[in-house]
This record gives sequence, structure tokens and C-alpha cells, in this order.
Amino acid sequence: MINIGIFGEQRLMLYGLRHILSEVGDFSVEFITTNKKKLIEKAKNPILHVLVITVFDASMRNTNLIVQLNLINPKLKMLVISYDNSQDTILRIMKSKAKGFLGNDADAQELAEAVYSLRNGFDYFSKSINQMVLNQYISNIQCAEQKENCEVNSLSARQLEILKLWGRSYTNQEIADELFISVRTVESHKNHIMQKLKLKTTVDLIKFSIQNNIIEI
Amino acid sequence: MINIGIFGEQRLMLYGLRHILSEVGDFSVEFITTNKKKLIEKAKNPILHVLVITVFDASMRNTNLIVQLNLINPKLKMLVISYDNSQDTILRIMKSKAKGFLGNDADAQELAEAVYSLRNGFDYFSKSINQMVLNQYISNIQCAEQKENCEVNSLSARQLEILKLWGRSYTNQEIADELFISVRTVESHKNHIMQKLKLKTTVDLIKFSIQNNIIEI
DNA sequence: ATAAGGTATAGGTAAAACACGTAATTGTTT
DNA sequence: AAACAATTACGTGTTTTACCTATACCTTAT
Repeated sequence: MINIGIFGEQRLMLYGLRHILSEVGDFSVEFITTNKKKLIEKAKNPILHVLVITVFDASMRNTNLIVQLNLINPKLKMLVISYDNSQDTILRIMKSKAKGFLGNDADAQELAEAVYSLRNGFDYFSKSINQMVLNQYISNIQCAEQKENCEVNSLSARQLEILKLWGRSYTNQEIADELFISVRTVESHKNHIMQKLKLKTTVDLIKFSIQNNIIEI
Repeated sequence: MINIGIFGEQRLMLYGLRHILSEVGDFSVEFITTNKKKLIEKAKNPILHVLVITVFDASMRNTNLIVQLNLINPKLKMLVISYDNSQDTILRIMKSKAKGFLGNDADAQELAEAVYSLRNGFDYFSKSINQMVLNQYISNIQCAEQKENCEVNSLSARQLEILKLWGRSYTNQEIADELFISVRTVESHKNHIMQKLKLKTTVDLIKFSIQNNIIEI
């Protein structure tokens, strides 16, 4: 008997998954919830084996939740079912320490297989996910093992200062003038910030900054 | 007995809905499919009463499908279940001649109610949705009274589409590829958006988009 | 004490994004 | 018929990023 929790924003999806799980294997669905706070409470329960998380895509909101859950209960195996199964999404989900991923084309049988795999300590990826993505994932894991914390606290005072000004819609030139440094230095700082946080686009950086109260919306 | 078809891109969701429907009412699920061509074939069947369509959001791809289905079989009532229940999405789905809309917080009971309503010739919208739409009208009125400043609605469908993709960290090139247009056109759209909203920086545009539920954090 | 590592500074180069024009086409509204 | 908005796209110049290298400074670990 495998104890399962189900989380997601779409209630009907959760009900559906509960039905499917009750049919395809020896599973006990302990809870289903659309509420993050409740989820975080329930995720602490050590009897829980697998947490099924349904998401839209790999937005920060979703990946952060997975990271957070992993910190709270590292033994809990997370299986992510995403509506969007683009490469980028898959990689970001896996980076956030989920143990399994199912895309749009997964069926009930694959869901069961995935749950069993996770319970037995193996990762599980949808068959449709190609090898290239898997390879990238592996290299990302190795990378993540080397350098652990990619958090707000890892940013220096100066880096935060630049981020804050930029978040107030300052241009690089204006930031440079404000801080009496070269525009190139401002650029360098931003580059370093992006590297540190492992972000790729401006949009991601702004989202990160908002979420971490560095800039105000 | 109400004859139902189910369509959507996520197989597990479809299985789940079939389970739920078989439990909550006197429904006969005639087919489920993730394939648009098959859907269009099956939608012609006059015995079909209600078509349940699960979508991600109100992208052109989705709204066009609904419009198309309505042309093929105007008697078929379409119930849309959307993952994204932002105001924009709801309004767009409503415009595309779907007869019902369920958001994330709908449960099995509401699904059944919606199907019965549609079968009986009534429209059905999630209770929470009504409130949201109402709120939007209120904010529109306030907006009109104050300024022309909160012009979310002034953005065209295409402009919103570009904004949403960009908000998911797509590069201009990726947006262009996705929509089969030139990178220069994407730039033009962004320029027009900035002009319309009277914004000056990328940062401002992202903040605006987050505040107006155009992009997710 | 010397090496290693992070930080702040800044430049080179190429690519991407942006600002500000112009403009053809299409559809809608008046 | 004329006016207007939306979609498409290009020209041109500026700004910002991406990805490097590099130096000076400071702390920490060996």
C-alpha cells in the first residue's frame, strides 16, 4: 500500500486523479488539496510516500513550491504532472528536485508505473520525453550538487542595490550615475546575479525579485 | 441520459473527468479524445448533447476550436474547463460561444450541475467566475471614471498573446516561431503595447502584466 | 603565509532587445 | 467613402545581454 497526497489548482483534476489511482493500483490517497498551506502541513506527515503535484507549467510559483516541499520533507517523492511538457518546463521541474514527471500524453497505466517507481526509489519520466532532455537533466543534477544555494541571501549588498534600482525601472545608465560606477560594471553585476540565481531571462529575474521582496510591484 | 464527449490535451484529465461523470449523474460518455481531427468528426454526431472541453487558457488555438465546433454543430453545447481562470480568459471563452465555463475551483457537483444546465438550454458559469466578472465590470467602471490608465482591455487578443508568451520567458525569436510571424513583428507588437499602456521599461510592463493576471509569477 | 574564492570594478565582442519611424493590408466603424 | 485600429514587417540607431577576460581587494582555509 502506497500513501499518496494530491495537490493542484484544478479541483476536478484532483478528483479525477483520485479516481484513477483508486483503480489502477494498491494506493491509499491520504488527501487531496488545492491549498498550499494545507499542503505544506500535510506534506510533513512521514507516512506519506508520494506526492502527486499537478501544474500548469514551470513558473517560479510552481518550482518554488517543489523546492520548499523538498526542504520540509526530503523523503517525500514528488511526481509532477504538467500541462505544458516543453523541454524547458521539464528541465525546470526536474531541477526543483521532483523525482518524476508526466506530460500530457501519460495515461492511467503510466501514472501507476510512475508512482511505483518513485516509491521504490527510482526516478520516473514520461516515455515521451526524449533522451536529450534526460541528458541535460543529469548534467543539471551534477551542477546542482556542486553549488547548493541559489537563494536571495547569496546575493551581496551591492548586487541587491543594483537589483532594487533596476526594479524601480532605472536604466543601466541611471543606475551607473546613481552609484558612480560604469555602465559596464552595472552590466557585470547583473550578469553575476543571473549566474548566481541560475536565471536566464529578464522576466525571470523580475519575478524572482518580486517574490523575494527585493522589488515592489 | 445525457450524451457527453470529452476533449483536452491532457489524457489523465480526460480519464479523470470520465470517472467523475460516471459517478455524479446519469451521463453516457460517448468518447474522449486528445485529437482535434477526431474531435471534429465526433462532434458532428447529432446524438451528442454536451461537449466538455478542457483547455489551458484562451489562446487563439483554443477559442478558434470552439468557434469552429460551433459552426460545425451549433446544437452542441460546449462546457469549457480552463486551468487559467483569469478575467481575460473567461471573457474570451465566453465570446467564443461556449455555453458554460468552469474554473479551477469547480468540483464534481458543479460539473454535474453545469452539464445538466447546458442540456436544459441554460448557460452555466462557475459561481466564483460570476463574482470575478462582476469585479471586472466594477473595475472597468471605476477605470472609465478615473482615467484611461488601467487599459488591460484595450489590448488586442494578439497583443495579449504576445505578452503572455513573453511573460513565460519566451525570447522574441521563440514567440515569432510559436506564432509563425517575424521577430520584427513581435517587436512591433511590443512597441504598440508599450505605447498603448504608456509604459517605458520592460520592468514596468512585467509588473503591469502580473498585476493584471496576464502573466503568472 | 600562501592559495583559493568571492566581490567590485570594467572592457571586448557579438547577439538580442528596444525605441521610434514608416508602411501595406485588412477589417470595422462611422 | 473616410477614419480608425490591428496585424504584419522593415530601417536605423541605441541599449541591454551573453559570455568572456582581467585587475584589485578582502576574507577564509590549508
